[in-house]
Parts: sequence; C-alpha cells; structure tokens
Amino acid sequence: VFDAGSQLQRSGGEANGGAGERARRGASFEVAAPCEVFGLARADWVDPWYDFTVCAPTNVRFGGWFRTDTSHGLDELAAADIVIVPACHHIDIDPPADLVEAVRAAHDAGARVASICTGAFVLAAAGLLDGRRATTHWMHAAHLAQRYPNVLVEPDVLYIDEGDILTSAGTAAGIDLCLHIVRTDYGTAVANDLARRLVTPPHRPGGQAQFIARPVPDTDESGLAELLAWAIDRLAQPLTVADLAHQTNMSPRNLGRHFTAATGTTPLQWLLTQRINRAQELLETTDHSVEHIAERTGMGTATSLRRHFHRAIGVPPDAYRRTFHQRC
DNA sequence: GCTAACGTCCGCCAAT
DNA sequence: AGATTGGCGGACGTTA
Repeated sequence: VFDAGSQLQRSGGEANGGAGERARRGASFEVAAPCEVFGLARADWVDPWYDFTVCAPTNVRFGGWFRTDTSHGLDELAAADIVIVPACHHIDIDPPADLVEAVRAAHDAGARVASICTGAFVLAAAGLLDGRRATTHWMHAAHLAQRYPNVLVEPDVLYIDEGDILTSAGTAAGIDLCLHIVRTDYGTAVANDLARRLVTPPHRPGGQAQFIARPVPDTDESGLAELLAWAIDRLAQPLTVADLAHQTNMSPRNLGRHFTAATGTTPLQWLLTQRINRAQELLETTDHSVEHIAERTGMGTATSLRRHFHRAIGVPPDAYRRTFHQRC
C-alpha cells in the first residue's frame, strides 16, 4: 500500500510495511476495501462479525493523502485468523523483510493470507505462492510471473482462492475478494446482503480479462459495437457464432479474433453474460417463471438458465429473486 | 448424473 | 517483409 506493502487482518488489523516513510500515491482504495467489508460494526446485523485491526510497522504515509495512525504493529499479525496485504509499491525490489517475515509467520501460525493487487508480491516473496495459482493486477501479472517463476500466475481472473492463500486482481477486485471471504465464512445470503449495503454486485462475472482490453474500440473499425447492439436486440433468439460472423461479413474464425481483441471475451461467453444480465433484471422486476425468463433471454430451457446463472452469479435464480425482488 | 450430438475456441499454417 | 485472413483439426463446452 505504501512503499512496500501492508496488511489488514481480522482479529488483528492492517499493517503497512512501509519501507521508510516515503509518501506514494495510490493504493488507498486497497486499504479501504477491507476496512469497509470487515471493519465496520455490524453487530446489529451479523453477530459475531470480524474483529478487525489495521497493523502497520510505523506511522506511514500512504496514498499520498493519508497517514496511518495505529498502535498495532506487525507482531500482531501472528495472532490473526486472516491477514490481508493490500498492495505494494516498488515491485522491482524486495518487499521489506520484516513485513515478509510477519506474513509468513502468520501463515505458519494457521492464518489465511490474502492479497489485493500488488500485495501478491509480498506473498510471493514469503514463498507462500510457490506452486500455487495466484493473480495480481493485470499490468503486473507478467512481472510477477517473471520475478517468481514458481508462481502459477493467472492474469485473467478477479481473484483466486487456494484455501489458505487468496489473491486478487487490481484495486476494485479487492472488494470482490473480500466479499468472497465473507461468502465463505457466512454464506451467500450474508455476502449478498453486504454487497447490497456496499452497493456493489455480489459477484462479478467475466474476470479481469474484460478490463485488460479496451471495452469498446476507440475507432470501431470492425463494426463491433454495431454487432453487439444488433445481438442485444436479438438475445431471445438462438444466435450462433456463425450468425454473428455472417452479420459482419467476417469468417467465424476472424470474428472470434476481433471479438476477443475488442471485448476481452469470446462471442459465446459475451452472449451468455448479456443473457444472464437480462435474466437478473427480469428476476428482480417481474414475477415470470424461470422457464419463461429462460425463453425470453434466449437461454433456452430453465435447466440451462439455472446452470449458467448459478455459475456466473453464485446463487440460483430462485434464491436471487428472493433476495433482490422488488427491494431497493 | 450420464451420454451423444453439436457448437465453440484456439493454435497452426497457408493464402491473401 | 509483414500483417491480416480463413480453413482445419482437436480439445473443450453446451445442449437436450
């Protein structure tokens, strides 16, 4: 978070391993996300909730705008159940040894260890990611893989849960990871309700691949935007890749290439995402049966809708409706 | 949950 | 010479 990294922990807190005290910009969001999810008092709602502390080695400036003011030091990490390392500047050099050691000690003591954004570099330095799947901000994924060759870096996802080790992509993906942890600990209903309070999606489909490529080409030389609009108008119909290709006068193979370059996903996956979005809308705002919604969204059968919906959103359509119908 | 048929995706390579 | 395209095949995903 600061110059070199920091941790937040449950029943411990946040610590930032500032190597020195040079103010840097950025990373304030990565600290704020766990604070919002784990740190706010929610005893009126879920009890017991997390016992949350921010730990930092010293009084460190971070984000260029804030200064930590905590009496909790890195030594407290060893007592934590969960340690969260928000982010880490200076990924070209080794993170501070005391920070790395504190994180490793916490893991050895049985804590779950999670990272947001470049916090993965601290976990990697501690050897916690060796032989494991991990992710980080897509801009730094290649660097992480190169610097720590034993880490199986996956640049396309929002977060990865390896049980006792969790890593997430850049900045806002930290929210997704924190919600995932809540989902693991307290169940989908609590996680969804919390997401509503934070006014964020309970589960974001598509991974971070969609943010790597430009969402819509600046110059739409291949007419992709037009095609997407055309397809959205016809979602209820059983569109195939061949149909889309024909619409753009491209071969299916070539459309696939342009499509991924422009949107970050494949044609079918994009169609599925659009259909599920519409299904969500219909579940929230109508009383139509799942069968009927499956037809209206082009998902075909209710079985098909239930399968894709559950996988993408994290809950079955019926449960989703119970949680979100008519409630704003 | 299983299977069989069909569709999609992607590396490869030749043609443009 | 280099970039783009389209076809092919096999692995994988989806549907019924």
